[in-house]
Amino acid sequence: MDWKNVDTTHCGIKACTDILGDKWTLLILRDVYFGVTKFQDLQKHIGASSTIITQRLKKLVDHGLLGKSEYKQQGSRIHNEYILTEKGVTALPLLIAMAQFGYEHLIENDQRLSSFIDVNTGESLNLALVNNKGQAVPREQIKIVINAEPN
Amino acid sequence: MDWKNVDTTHCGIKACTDILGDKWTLLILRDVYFGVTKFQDLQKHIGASSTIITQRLKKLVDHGLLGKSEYKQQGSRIHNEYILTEKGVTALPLLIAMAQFGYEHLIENDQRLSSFIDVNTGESLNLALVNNKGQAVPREQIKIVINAEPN
DNA sequence: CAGTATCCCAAGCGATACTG
DNA sequence: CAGTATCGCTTGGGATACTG
Repeated sequence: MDWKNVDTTHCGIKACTDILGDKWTLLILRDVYFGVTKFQDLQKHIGASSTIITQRLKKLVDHGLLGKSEYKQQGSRIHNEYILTEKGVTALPLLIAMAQFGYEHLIENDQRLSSFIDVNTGESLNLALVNNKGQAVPREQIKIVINAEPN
Repeated sequence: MDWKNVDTTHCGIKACTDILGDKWTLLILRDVYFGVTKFQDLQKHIGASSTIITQRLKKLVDHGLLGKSEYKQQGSRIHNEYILTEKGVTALPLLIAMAQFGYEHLIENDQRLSSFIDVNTGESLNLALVNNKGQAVPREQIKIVINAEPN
């Protein structure tokens, strides 16, 4: 089946771009993953207007990737923070893929600001496609299959 | 080190969003991966105006993810097609991550339009973080490390 | 076919000010 | 602090027409 004839209304990649195919959304997600959880911190660190941060946070909460939680330090008043939901956590491979591509091809000096390591061994990890035994399959052995019927 | 104090000028994820953090660019990349290579086909299939397709193709070519190639069928005239470069191929995990997240969480019926399989065994593959032996590491064993100095 | 050029409306976004 | 409201510029992007 030819992909160009496939109706992509229910394409997972397209659905993903509709929610996450946006610079600001991706940067917020990155920051929350890396431990930045408060509105003000996000705004300062990302460097966008409060309008943008508000909109994108709302979108992420609406789609269930982030949850909003109020917490109160003793003596001070209520603060809000944004935390990853279960669903949000499953988007981690996307961030890792971006990091990997970015540092490999887009950043000249290879000083990586962040990395992903195995807590047991301390070695750094890479993204790969694995079979159901958890073993990586080499790229030349991977095939894309179009399952859809023509529309 | 606290991520919110890190200067993200040279962040790989940010660099990636600057090039690929855009709905149209991502959809073009998807289509080229899936075998759609001609301008007209891309435009029809993605459903954007020719202006957009032109701009985004140019961006992808400028950044070296796609190459432009002219080919000539006998008897007909010259056609153009866009093909993945080596660099473009390395962005595949990003597409796969999007597909995986999209089908898992965003598409209701789980009829996947595309999948990634091992050509030898025929089994379908999943994204994972692997150690240098190519073995997947369970998520709870993965840690994000911030390497940067404060700015 | 593979775009480019123009027109024009809509959306994105920053700046600033304001609110509970 | 955590936003919302408003303003106004700038960009995005569809429609249409045109070119080699």
